[in-house]
Amino acid sequence: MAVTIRDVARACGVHVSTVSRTFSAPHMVNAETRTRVLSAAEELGYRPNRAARSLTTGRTGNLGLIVADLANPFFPPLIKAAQAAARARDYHLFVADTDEDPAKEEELVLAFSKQVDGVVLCSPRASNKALEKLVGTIPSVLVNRRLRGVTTVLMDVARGARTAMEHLAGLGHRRVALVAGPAGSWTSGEIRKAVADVPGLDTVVIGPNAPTEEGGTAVAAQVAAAGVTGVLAYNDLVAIGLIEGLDELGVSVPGDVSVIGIDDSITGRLYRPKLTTVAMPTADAGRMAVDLLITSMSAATLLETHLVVRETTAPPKGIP
Amino acid sequence: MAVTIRDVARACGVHVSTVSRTFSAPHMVNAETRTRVLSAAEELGYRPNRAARSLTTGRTGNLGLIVADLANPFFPPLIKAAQAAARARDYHLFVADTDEDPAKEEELVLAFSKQVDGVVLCSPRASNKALEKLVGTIPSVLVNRRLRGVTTVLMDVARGARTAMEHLAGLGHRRVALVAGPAGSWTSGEIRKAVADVPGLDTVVIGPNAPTEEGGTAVAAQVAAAGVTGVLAYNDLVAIGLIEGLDELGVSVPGDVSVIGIDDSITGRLYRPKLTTVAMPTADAGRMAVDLLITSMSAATLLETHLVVRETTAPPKGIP
DNA sequence: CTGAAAGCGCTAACAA
DNA sequence: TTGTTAGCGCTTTCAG
Repeated sequence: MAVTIRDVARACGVHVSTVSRTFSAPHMVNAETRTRVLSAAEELGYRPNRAARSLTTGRTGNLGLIVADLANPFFPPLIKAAQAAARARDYHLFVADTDEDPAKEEELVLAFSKQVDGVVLCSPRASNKALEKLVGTIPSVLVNRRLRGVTTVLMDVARGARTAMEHLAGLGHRRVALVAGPAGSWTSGEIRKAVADVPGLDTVVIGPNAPTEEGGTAVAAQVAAAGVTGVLAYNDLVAIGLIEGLDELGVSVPGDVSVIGIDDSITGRLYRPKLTTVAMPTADAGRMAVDLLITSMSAATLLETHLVVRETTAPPKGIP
Repeated sequence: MAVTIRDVARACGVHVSTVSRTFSAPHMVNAETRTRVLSAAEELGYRPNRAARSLTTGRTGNLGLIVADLANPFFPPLIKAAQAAARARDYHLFVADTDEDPAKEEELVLAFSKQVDGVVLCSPRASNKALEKLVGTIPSVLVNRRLRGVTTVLMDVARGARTAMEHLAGLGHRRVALVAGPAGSWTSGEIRKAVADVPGLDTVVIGPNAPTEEGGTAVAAQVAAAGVTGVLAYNDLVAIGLIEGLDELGVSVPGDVSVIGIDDSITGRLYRPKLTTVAMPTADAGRMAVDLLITSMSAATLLETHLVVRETTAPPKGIP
């Protein structure tokens, strides 16, 4: 059995409450006693049991962060920023991955419940109803998902998507495709709405699709057959998968068709040709989500996005 | 306050222990009583408090996984496999990131302590002494790090690195470089030793370096000046950073110099030219680490690696 | 400033 | 099969 507060108390002839106080309210204990307790604790290798502490205080000092897919390069910067923000306020952040499965989402929130003081749900896929139930059980903030009465950090992907389409239009494209994301995704919905009526652009929607490289590759033929010269993809991964698929079909990017991703992930930045993409403020979102959670502030924040033009977009063929 | 076992007990006129049993040992309670308890619990929205439970049982049902850098594409497949393995045995896995900082490593283990039943430490950077202290406080398994008496999952990177160098030699290269990884890394040490004496190859070691894209870019000039025609990099990220840096310098890959990465990460797979690399059994490692942790088996496992030849390696210039 | 005592939510003997 | 009774390790009144 590990060494407990009682062992320390015994070791320096003092009562447990005094030991407890030396750790949770040091100023309330005599300086000399404090050093004695501290050194005894040190010597015995005493570590406060946070689970036990949380039982009385109701606080755990932990936060949870739930993402759909750790392997999606969109998330790591968000997670790292969230982690830094949590640390800065003396919290620990535990991360879990739902594998894009709404059921696991629920399960994980339940698992976190009582072991964390709050949870950040990133791009949750659950239905509104299920989500409502979840956020009722524990302080939560949502990232890229809107829900009545729940603190939210949103990225202005609508504007970014629109700018991306306008970029295409400006290049001379007339008929373009939107390769949409998964059905439950707020982001995908926003994008759809935002690009529905860009002046001068005829937009065909393809999807829903998995938010992965495979999702993009899978629709390459469909895109090639759609008679479009430009594409906005749900995210960088989908864009890259699409480019790979197009390549197999002998369609070159940006020679034959221009492709724009969304996220500005490291993967897109390193890809060749370097991916034109909509930069998402992921780090800001991670930081803000944690800050809002800790300060229990209720707010709806909209973070800006911007277009990063790189090498996968060009004027349509035939237009110099 | 949340609804407790006591509320449920009161609600259906039964004692707390009965409610407790309904959840932890359902077969020990009358079928009819059980349904009554269950429906009352459901209705009240009762959720067992796992922290409280762990206080008496000594078990939490959670595992911790600590990685150096979530943003390194090496880790996500490992994490996902670990997560799946944990789920399969009815555990939850919480992930944390140390930002390559040994001090945070220690802090995180302590934070996990008592909130998880064991932890998987992936490529820890701590000193042997610090690590020894850590693994003493909680059941642990190490991935890619060797420590006397501690359960370990290792990847045979030595063999992979050697094969990579032999591939270079076979292509006709004579003078090559190893762009090494960080100082505290077991993997980097293994690689260094493994490539020290490949027949027919003259190897210059450059490093230690950060295990990131920047780490690779930073030594591009040095590599270009080293008079080598082939390079083995510490990982895919370093390889890619190096290629980018070389490119800036007007050195083409694989035209002027061949580059091999290690990991076989998605990033390398998607890069152009497609990266020749040493595939690491990351998913296997994640799965095994969790299984070993749960079964409390003590073992040292060595997982195989293999070379994946793609497009960044070619014979040295002048050799057809 | 420190000790005594109650209790956080739950489980685990032990009885009944 | 169910109730009773102790705690798990810690914090937090309340006295002293």
